[in-house]
Amino acid sequence: MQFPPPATAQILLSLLRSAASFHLPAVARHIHAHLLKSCLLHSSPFPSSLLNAYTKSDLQLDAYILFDEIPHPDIFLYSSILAAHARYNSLSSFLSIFRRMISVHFLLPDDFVLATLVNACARFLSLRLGRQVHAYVLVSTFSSDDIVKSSLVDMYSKCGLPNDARRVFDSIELKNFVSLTTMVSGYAANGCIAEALELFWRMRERSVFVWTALISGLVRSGNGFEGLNLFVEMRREGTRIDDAFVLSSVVSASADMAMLALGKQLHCLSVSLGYESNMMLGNAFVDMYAKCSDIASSRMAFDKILKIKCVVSWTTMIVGEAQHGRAEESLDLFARMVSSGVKPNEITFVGLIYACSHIGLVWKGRELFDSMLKDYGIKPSLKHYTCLLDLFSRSGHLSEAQSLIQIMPYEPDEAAWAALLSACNKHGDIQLGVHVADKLLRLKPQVSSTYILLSNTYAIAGKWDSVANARKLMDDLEIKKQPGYSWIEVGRESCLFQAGVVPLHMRENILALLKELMEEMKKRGYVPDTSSVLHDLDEDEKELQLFMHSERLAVAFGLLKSASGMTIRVLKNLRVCGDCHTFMKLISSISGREIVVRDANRFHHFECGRCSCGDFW
DNA sequence: ATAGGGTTAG
Repeated sequence: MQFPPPATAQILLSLLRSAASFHLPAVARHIHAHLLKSCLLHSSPFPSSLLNAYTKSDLQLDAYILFDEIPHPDIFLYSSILAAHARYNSLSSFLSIFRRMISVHFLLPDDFVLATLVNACARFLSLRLGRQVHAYVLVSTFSSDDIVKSSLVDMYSKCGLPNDARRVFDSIELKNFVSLTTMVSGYAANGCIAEALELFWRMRERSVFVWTALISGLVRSGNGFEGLNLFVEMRREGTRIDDAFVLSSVVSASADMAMLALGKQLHCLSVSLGYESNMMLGNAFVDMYAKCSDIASSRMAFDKILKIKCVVSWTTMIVGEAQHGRAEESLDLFARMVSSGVKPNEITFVGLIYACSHIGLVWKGRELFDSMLKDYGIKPSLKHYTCLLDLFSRSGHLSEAQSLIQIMPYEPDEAAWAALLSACNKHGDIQLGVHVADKLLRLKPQVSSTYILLSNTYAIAGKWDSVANARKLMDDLEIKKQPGYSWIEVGRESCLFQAGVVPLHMRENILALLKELMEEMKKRGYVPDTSSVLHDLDEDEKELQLFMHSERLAVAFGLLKSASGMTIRVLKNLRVCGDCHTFMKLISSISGREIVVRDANRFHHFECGRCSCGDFW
């Protein structure tokens, strides 16, 4: 074996390091050839540096092959290959390499391997294994290693245990930016806003990295509003944005809250900062426009992703089209995606079956479901079964739905039973409905919507005692009823509505308008279905109660506020019930306006008395 | 060679 002059070795290593950090596959391959020619490939630390360069340049396969070619991998090489498996592969493949390291090459994990091992537990959310590793760390010679400790902080945070994370964090001797960022991110992602902010503001310097950790954590834990405010704060501090990570998070927040005007501002900002063609950010904008019901802009943002559209880009667009009831477009996009060589993932199929469900394409949905495993090797999850169940249920194929729920290889969850139950309610199969309702009750759900659904079923069946019982049970279990809410954008103004609460300053106007609309509806022969929920109220009260649905309030508000002919957007409703659906159709036919309503996860465009969902209700 | 920030569903 020949040794290169030290200078040459240094140059080769720094080239490999650059290849890793700047993602340069060609450089990695070139140096690989050079090392092979000069018989240096097997001498440490070249193999591990090369392997690192390959994985960071998105050449996982080359990395795995390289590893297999080295007959006696040392602990350096093992920690590289383990990191690669943690990042890009499965927990089982990670563990099989780890076992080989111990039982074939008799290497014990060092601090590097332990940190990687904990990192793998965090990524695959394996708390059980994570605790075992923690125990091993405590009795090992690395029990006071700060890097291993910060990986443990991350592991406990990702597994939803911020208090355990804090305990490890407190034991860290020298807290640096990484460990502080990890803890801030952990608090934010678990919704511990006060704790996150306390740590965050105590930091001497705040890099864009820790800002991103905080903001994205808040957004992901459903605190988008706080996230956006902090983004403003960050801009005020003059923090330089030098990559697209923060922007993606705030765009995602504006998508979740359906804040179109804000989303557009962020789009302008992104362009001015030079991220117009950034794929990740492009995906976020496609999603934002779709969730704000501006499907045309969504499509434009999608077409702007010129380079390579990844699975996320295609999936986002497919789901966006599906949510707008444009199933043909979704299926068309899927065909284009497949022919451009991008492999769909499990989320893609959720979107596709969902698209079919929206317009009642039963056979196509079933075909897609079957092709998941057959053509793409994706095992259908409970979510996919629930989607298919939803498709059968909505389209009135009750017997197929019933047999599917019996033969599916998962224990049906609340969502699955709820899909079947709402179908029973809608299609009037009361006997089956009560049976399913009992099943649901036995699952002891903690969400109020199931109880509402349940009591509706009993109401349809006329079992008033059971209705009262369901309501009482809800009270006993102290399940808080999440109020239905909507908000509406009229011009620059947006207004939030909560079901049953009339905004005080508009009370008179809104109630008068609702009365007027009610008269108009009666003239046209529409009789609201009050039987299910409101059996013990008197007639007048019933009408008023029905109008208290937030969607209707929002529409009333919009009718009052907006100039005629303007589109009214009602966003973020929890559920559009069949009754509301009829109401919206009527309003759109009377007023000649377009009304866009978003329920839990899909849009309904009402225009001239028609709905984009093909009157599927 | 190891630890921290991102976009899609529910």
